[in-house]
Amino acid sequence: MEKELETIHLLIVDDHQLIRDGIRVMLESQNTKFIFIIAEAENGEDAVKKILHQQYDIVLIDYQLPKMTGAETVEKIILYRPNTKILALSNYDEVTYVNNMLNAGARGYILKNIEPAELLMAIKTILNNKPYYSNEVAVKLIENEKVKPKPVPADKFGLTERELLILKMIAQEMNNDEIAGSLNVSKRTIDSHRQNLLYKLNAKNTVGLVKAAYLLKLI
Amino acid sequence: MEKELETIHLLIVDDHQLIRDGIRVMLESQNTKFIFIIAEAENGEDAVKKILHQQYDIVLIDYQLPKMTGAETVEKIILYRPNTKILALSNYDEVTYVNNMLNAGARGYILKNIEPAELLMAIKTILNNKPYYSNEVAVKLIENEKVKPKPVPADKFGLTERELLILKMIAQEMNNDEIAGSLNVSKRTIDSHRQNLLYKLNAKNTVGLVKAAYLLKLI
DNA sequence: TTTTACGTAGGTATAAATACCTATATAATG
DNA sequence: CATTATATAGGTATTTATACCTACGTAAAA
Repeated sequence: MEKELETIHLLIVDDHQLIRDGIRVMLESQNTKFIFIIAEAENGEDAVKKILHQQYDIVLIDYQLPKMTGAETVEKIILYRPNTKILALSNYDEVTYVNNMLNAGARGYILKNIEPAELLMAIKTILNNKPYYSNEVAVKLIENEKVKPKPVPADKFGLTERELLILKMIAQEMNNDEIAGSLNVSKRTIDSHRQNLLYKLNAKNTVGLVKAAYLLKLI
Repeated sequence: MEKELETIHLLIVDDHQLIRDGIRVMLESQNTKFIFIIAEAENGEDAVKKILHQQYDIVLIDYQLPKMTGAETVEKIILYRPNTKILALSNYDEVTYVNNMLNAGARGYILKNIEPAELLMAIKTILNNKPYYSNEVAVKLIENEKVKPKPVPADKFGLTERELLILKMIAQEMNNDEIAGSLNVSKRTIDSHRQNLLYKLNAKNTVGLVKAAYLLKLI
């Protein structure tokens, strides 16, 4: 089975060089279909600066950071780049820490004693728009029962108006020709839009587009 | 690093030979400090009989069993052998299933799509007297999601088992080649099934199939 | 015992989608 | 003013899906 390599822009936010290196090594030690382009920040300000300059697919962020806390940083990141997927990591599975991060907008929470394979699984899950929690964290949350992570901001995944329209039409079982005819543009234009949709929605094929359409409540 | 080998008596309760074998292989494929002595039961009565004759360290048990359900079986096992650690496994992460099993006395709940390494981790965690949940299960419990009507009333739309399976695989963004490979049949067979699905579901194309999959709660 | 349903699979087409490019006009924004 | 985002569209190639066919072994049903 051949691999289709996928490039993932990842930002590690942690004040310890050791941890940043450790994560880097973990990700590079795994044989995956991902190519990670890894950037680092050692505090919240630095992280925010970086995300203002570039879009990252996923941000791994520690809870304990000097000055600005992890949760505050997460809030800013979400503010500027609402589609950024954020995975919190910490040494501690205190429910308040976890809640702060989740309420700020993190999509998952893992502990630093994580195995490389599980880290990768967590990243994959988050990229796939599903929450991921280390088992210890999950158990605490379940036993605490009260928490609700923020719903995935179905903020359109950064789709433009045009793309949303075309996605809707695709979801109506129209093919590119029909959509092009209906919009009085070239079939190739629709083709381009479809490419962009596949990319933006992380979809493998039309099936993925339809599923995204459901998420976006277009159906 | 030398290992101190530890012998674990494990009972697998599942009505499918395939699953029992699969778990066996998973556990034997892992290089661990455990020696698993594995027994099998294919239904609840059988399982209860076995635990009456012998103490097991851990029992892996399916939710769906013929006659006595998994939850009922768990209750009996706990009744006779209160110290037995029980790990529920199922294809479904329906909250009611999970709750039934946990209320009956299971210490953890995993899905059958689990990776070998994770299965081992789950067993280790349970043996260590801590709960373990597959991420999907944990997420559902945390979000306290409402119960979904479970597996298909297979008769809907007159689809056969095979067709349902293939529809489900299509809905997972697999193409015909991948499905064929996974089922060890010809791509043309999947092609035929796809034709029949389009016809039976009154679908115009793949998009229609995905929408039908939603209706049938396959997604 | 005939008939039907099911799963299997091949033949031969065409249509559609996907991948990876380039390019351009326009509007919005820094 | 320079840059970026958006919508447009063409080129070329490959991969998938779709449309109609036929056919056969097996198991269930009538």
